[in-house]
Amino acid sequence: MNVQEALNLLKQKGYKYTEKREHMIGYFVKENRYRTAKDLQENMEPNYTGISFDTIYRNLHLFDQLGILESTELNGEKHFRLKCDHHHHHHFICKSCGVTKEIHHCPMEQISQELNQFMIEDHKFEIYGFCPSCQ
Amino acid sequence: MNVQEALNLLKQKGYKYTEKREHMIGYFVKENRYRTAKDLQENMEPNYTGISFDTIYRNLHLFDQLGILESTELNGEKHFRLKCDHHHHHHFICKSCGVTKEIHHCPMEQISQELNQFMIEDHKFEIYGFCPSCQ
DNA sequence: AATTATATCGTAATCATTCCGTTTTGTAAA
DNA sequence: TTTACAAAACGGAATGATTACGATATAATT
Repeated sequence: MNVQEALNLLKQKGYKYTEKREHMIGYFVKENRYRTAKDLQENMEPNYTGISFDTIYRNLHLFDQLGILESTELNGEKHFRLKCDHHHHHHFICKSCGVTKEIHHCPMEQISQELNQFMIEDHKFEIYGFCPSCQ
Repeated sequence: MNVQEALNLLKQKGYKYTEKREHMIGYFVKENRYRTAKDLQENMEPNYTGISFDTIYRNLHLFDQLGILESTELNGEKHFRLKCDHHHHHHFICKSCGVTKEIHHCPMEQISQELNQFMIEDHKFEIYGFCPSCQ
């Protein structure tokens, strides 16, 4: 997923193109790690003085819902990152800087038969710690 | 972990016995699923009119830290449950009622060598959905 | 250019959680 | 059993992330 693909997806779903949305997506493409609403707001502020948190959150949730971003909870705050669009995988996540490393092993393959009468909707497998540069 | 064991642990660590703490632990023993601070407060209120959220949260975090409870984030709210004290395992969690089912497979065994230069501190593997009675 | 629906602004409201000064209570020593 | 003291709880205010909302601005369409 790059900026152009994301903007096309927005257009195709009937959402409008705005500079702010382009900037937001560009931010996540450039960062390529988990970031908070506040991080994004601070990045936007110099170029878009007074940008509202309403705008930030509304678009974060829109992007999340459209599959442009994915989100997780880290240190009690919601974090977002660009959604990786190749095959299903999980993440190691640095608790300090939000950087991720892909984990190419999904535990779901081994457990399907254990949960016969349960309706499975989602799963999360994340490893937390510190990346080499944050240690 | 039952009420008596938890109270002994408190005493042994130098924390005081109080009726409220006994009631709180009793609540989690009885419920045996993920519940919020609010759930606990509503359960306590009839017996302990005006109980403060300060008391609720202070004790929840104390119990969490002592290993009497474990916690996870669910629908944007922190949830707590009595900590299972037998061997390490993960959970299926019902998004509606917080009931859990143990998953006896830990994905960490298969991935240690992938993360050589990363400092691993913790991991989470949870499956979300609906239990038979909530479907 | 006019129209219209969507996006954004600015600010207030909400909700979970934490903080803090004061009062109460459990525990251990006298 | 009192007394003393540290810990716990109270009550209510503060915080911080997130959401809501009426008014205004803007993108896309006619």
